[in-house]
Amino acid sequence: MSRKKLRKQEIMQAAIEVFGKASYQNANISEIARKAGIAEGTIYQYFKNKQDLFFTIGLERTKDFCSQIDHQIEHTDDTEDKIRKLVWFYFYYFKSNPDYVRSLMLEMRVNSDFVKSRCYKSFKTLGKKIIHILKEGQEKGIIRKNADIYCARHMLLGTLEHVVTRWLLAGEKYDLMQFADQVSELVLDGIREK
Amino acid sequence: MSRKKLRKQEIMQAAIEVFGKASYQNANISEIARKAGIAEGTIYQYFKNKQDLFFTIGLERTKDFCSQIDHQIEHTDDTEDKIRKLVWFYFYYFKSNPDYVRSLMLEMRVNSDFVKSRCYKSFKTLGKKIIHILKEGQEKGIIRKNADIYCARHMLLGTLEHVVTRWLLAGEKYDLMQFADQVSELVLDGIREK
DNA sequence: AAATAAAATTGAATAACGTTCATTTTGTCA
DNA sequence: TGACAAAATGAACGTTATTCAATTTTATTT
Repeated sequence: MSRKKLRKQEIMQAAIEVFGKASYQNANISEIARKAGIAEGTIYQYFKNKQDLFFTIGLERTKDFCSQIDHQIEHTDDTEDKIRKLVWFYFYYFKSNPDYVRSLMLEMRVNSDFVKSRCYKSFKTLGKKIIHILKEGQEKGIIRKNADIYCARHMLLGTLEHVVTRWLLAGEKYDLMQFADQVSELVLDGIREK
Repeated sequence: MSRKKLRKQEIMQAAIEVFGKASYQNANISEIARKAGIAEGTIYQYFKNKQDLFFTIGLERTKDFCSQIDHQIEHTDDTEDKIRKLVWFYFYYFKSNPDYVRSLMLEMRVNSDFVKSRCYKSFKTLGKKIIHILKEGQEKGIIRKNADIYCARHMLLGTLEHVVTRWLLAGEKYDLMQFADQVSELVLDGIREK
């Protein structure tokens, strides 16, 4: 039991390094195997295929990301502050983990199998959390009752993803954090009760 | 001269069909060649490689999309109506061309070579157009002077892309148009002068 | 400890696909 | 018609994910 898990972790560690340097396409199973000090065939006893390995790594990281977001927000009462913290931490995490983000945003999230993956299910908890915050805000009278909160979630996540994606495609040349305040305020202005 | 262009179009037509049915990865050069009634090697006389063929198709479609957006907006004076029309047409075009959109959103836009492609340059004209509309709105006093218009563009394009991407990944099961009004109003509420 | 069974590992072979290139076919002009 | 150029061909190549029969390692039983 423990032996299998250990070996699985070894393969994943090697894969993180290889996927980190190259894209999904350019990363080779042979290199992952070499780095893990095992034969290529062994990988297929622990993972269904290359994509499964790729998504499993994404799943681990996404769980970590979501639990950290939780942790950031749990001691905040104010709805607006919750959204501000979420935006801030989103950029902060992505700035601190560019390899994970590059894979997630540019390769996993757009894969047509992504929606079927456990990684996606984990990612959806963030979406649910946002809906929860927005509903709570409506009940408190902070967010307009006639704002479609599912649309507002599209707006929030869409803006965040767009900023990050452009940042990645531009080569991570500028500081992501500069957007945090403006994004929060723009989104809040769109949904706030007058 | 005309002969070369004609053959090029034939190849692209076959490629559109094949890329439309399968993803970039799953589309085979051999099938494209078969569909175009030529040998595989011939394709490489008209396109540098598979990706070049893929991006060239994207470029044509993106030009068409951008010029149609222009056409939709040119006879509108009101800033808010311009944005409403842009949002509406964005969804409308994407609903009407799901194959193009699937390729653009899920495969081209996230390709690391995309930023270097002519397709991306064409797509950027849409971004410039939005900046122009927003600046004009600020001058007219319709949009807040202290709103960062580059951030607002992230918000607008990000929301649109997010709605469309989720729609695609969910299998295009629901009607995209239902989001148009809410998206416009949410974004406008975020940037409007009070 | 030895024998036996089960599990894990190996790496050469396979299959699939994009790309190349020497050869052949087609088109053009004198 | 013949000579030259341009276009097209498709077999061969190189690269890689994946498979699987053979082998080694680990666990279990006597």
